Amino acid sequence: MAASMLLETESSGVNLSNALEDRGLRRTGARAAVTGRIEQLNAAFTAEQLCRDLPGVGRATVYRTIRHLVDAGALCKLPILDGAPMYSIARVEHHHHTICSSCGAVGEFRHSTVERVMRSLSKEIDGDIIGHSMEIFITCSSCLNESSTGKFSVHI
Amino acid sequence: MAASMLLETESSGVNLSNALEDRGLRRTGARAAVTGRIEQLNAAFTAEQLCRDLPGVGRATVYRTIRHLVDAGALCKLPILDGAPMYSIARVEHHHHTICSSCGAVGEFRHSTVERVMRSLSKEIDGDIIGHSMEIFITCSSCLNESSTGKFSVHI
DNA sequence: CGGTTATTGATACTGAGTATCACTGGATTG
DNA sequence: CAATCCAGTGATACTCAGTATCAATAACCG
Repeated sequence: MAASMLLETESSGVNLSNALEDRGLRRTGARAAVTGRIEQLNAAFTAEQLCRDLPGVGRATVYRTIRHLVDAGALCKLPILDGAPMYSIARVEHHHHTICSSCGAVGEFRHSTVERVMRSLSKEIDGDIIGHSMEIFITCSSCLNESSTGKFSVHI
Repeated sequence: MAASMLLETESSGVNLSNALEDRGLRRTGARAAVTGRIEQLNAAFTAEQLCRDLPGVGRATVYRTIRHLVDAGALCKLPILDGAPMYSIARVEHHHHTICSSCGAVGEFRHSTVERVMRSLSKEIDGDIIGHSMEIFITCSSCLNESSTGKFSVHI
């Protein structure tokens, strides 16, 4: 796949509006507002949170734009067990997430060992592996200093 | 495939009613109906599916009983990205899941390498790891024979 | 500029899950 | 074996997340 040529790893290189345009979608004010707000945020967010931040944009449009961005691969949808899913900008091709259960901050990481584990598992599993999801729930360093209760449930 | 790794789905050792009693909850007809149905099913299920299977039991009671079983550690709640979470009986302490994206069959597995990866990651991550979730989406061997469309989304 | 046509957003809807609360039936005690 | 008490039940009504509808609007293209 030649996508590696297009891979942007710097946050300055992320352009959600272009991701939409590349899918043949029009450049509209509402979409600019949504993508602009997402790029402005430096953390994962929920759809409802975006709706609150952008009272001028209709709920339906916010949800539709998020869906387009996920379909385009520009956003990751994170499965939060209890509550609405969160979204974060996908800055690298394939990665996993750390989610702070206290403040909700989301980080991305790649780890070659994870991919190696997948390959070794593929021999042992009765069927074809078509994908995997992996989230690591943490208490981030800044939350370690404050005592606070976790907002997100942890799948142990 | 190594039979030692994929865990046998033996229903003999699992007793959901006891799990509830151990938490100080009463043995009631409704709970017996719910746990009985879950043990009868040999696959993961959703709450609504149980409600449909048990029209004699109130929706609220089905949801409450599932919550108790999850709290007791007797059921795992699986984060299905699109749609309602699925539940499966937890037969071993800590494990991960394979979910067939075609038929929804859920398998459990343990893999020591996964735990080792976690330990090595803990050095690189800025914070305390308090848990992790990992699901492997597969097309199971029986679905490989039939051509069918996936029911569940895959987090790539 | 003007005509398509995609897009928008108010509204109403669905579906999952929960709070409420009068009633029921398991356990416990005498 | 009652009597009693209170955990448990379930009908109802609610919240919350997300989607379908559709008339009005605004991008894009010539």
